[in-house]
Amino acid sequence: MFDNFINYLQSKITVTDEEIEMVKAVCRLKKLRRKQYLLQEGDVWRYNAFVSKGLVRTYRVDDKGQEHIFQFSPEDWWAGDRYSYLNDTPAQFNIEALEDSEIVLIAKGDYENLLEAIPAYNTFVRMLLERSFVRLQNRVYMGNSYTAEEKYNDFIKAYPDIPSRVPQHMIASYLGVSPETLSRVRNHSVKK
Amino acid sequence: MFDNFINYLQSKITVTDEEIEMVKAVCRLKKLRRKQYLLQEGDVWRYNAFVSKGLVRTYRVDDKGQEHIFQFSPEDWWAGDRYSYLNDTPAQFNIEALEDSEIVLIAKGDYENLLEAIPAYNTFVRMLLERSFVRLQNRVYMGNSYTAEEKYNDFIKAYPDIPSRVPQHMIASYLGVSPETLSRVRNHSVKK
DNA sequence: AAAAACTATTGATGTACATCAACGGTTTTG
DNA sequence: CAAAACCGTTGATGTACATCAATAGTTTTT
Repeated sequence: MFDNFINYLQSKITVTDEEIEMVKAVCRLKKLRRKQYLLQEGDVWRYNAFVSKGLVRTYRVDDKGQEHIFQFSPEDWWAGDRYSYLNDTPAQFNIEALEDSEIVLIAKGDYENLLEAIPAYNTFVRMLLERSFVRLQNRVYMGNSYTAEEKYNDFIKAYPDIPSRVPQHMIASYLGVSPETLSRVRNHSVKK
Repeated sequence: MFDNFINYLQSKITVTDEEIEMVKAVCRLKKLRRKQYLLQEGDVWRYNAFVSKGLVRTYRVDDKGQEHIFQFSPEDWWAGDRYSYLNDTPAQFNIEALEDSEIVLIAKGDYENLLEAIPAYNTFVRMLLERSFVRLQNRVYMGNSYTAEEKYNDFIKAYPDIPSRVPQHMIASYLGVSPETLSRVRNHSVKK
C-alpha cells in the first residue's frame, strides 16, 4: 500500500524494520482523480505529502486572477504549502492533480515525531531542504537574467519528462512567460 | 570574542554550557574591511558564515558581465554559497563586505559534527532552511507577478533598515530591475 | 585639496515580451 | 455523438522596462 514511499525512503536512508513500521503507522493514502484538489487556497495545510503515483501542480492566483504555477510534483516528489504548514495560516496555494494520483499523507504532529525519533531522517530532510534552496535560488537568478528561450531550454533540460505530461501553457506559467511567447519561442528555435 | 554569535544561538535554542564550549571551540573570527571579499567566484566554499557585525552582499555575475545581487546579510544573518558547499564545486557567487565586518566561520566538518551532537541545533537549522525556502518561493512569485514598484515597496517593508546602508543601485540589482527604473519608481511614487 | 571614482537623476530611444483577438484541431463531457 | 471546453498557433498592437547618454552632486583616494 505504501510500497512506493517505503522504497523511496529506503533508497535515501538506512532504516531498521522497526522504524519502517513507525513510518507506516502514521501514513495515510489519498487517491485523487485528475482535476481533484489536494489543497485549496484558504484552507490550512497540515500534512507532508509524498506523491507516490501521478502528478500534481502547486499554483497561486494573483490579484488579477492570473495563475502562477510554482511546482510540478510527479512520482517521488513532495508537495505542500510550507508557509501555511509552518504558521497554521490559510494557504495561498492550490494543489491540483493533473493525472489520477496517489498521495501519501503524514500529519504534522506525526511527522515531527518521526523526525525526532529517526535522526537519519531528520538529516535527510535537512539535505532535501538544502537542495530545494539551491534550486529556488537558481530560479530567482534565471528569472532576472534569462530570456524566455533560455528559461524554456533550461526547463526541458532539468525536467525532460514533464513536457509530455502537462499542457504547454502550464509550463509557460511555471516559467513566468505568456503561453503565446512560449509557443513562439518553441517554433522559432526548432527551425533547424 | 564570539559573543554576538553565542547570544544569537542562546536566543534561538536552549543549549548547555558544555555545548556552548563545543561551539566556541570550532569558531573562527574573520575580520573584513569594506570592499574585501569573503568568497570569490571559482573558489570552493567550505564554511558556515555568521555575520556578527557589518554587512555583506552575495552576488553573481552573468554571461554579459551583469551583477545580480542574491542577498544582503547584515548582523545575525548567514552568508555562503550553498551549492559550492554541498558539492565541493567552484563557487558561482562572490561575497563582498559592504561595511567593515566580522564573520564567524565554522568549517564544514566541524559544523556537521555540531549538528549531530546537538539535536536541538539540527532542528533549528532545519527550521531556518524552511523559512528561507518560503522566502525564496515568494521571491520567485514576486519576480513573475509584481511590477518594479511593487517589488520595491515589498523590499522596504521586508528590509526597512537596508536602504540606508547600501547604495540604491544595489537594491535595484537585488530586485532584478535597472537602477534607472528604480530611481524613477521612487521619485514618481513619492510625489504625494 | 585636487583628481578620480562613485552615485542618483533625467531624457531619448529601443526591445522583449504581454495582451488581445481570431482560428482550427483536439479532448472532454453530458 | 454533438456541444462545449480546452489547446496551440499566428498576427497586430501595446507597454513596462532596459539601454544609452549626459549631468551634477557626493564620496573616496592619493
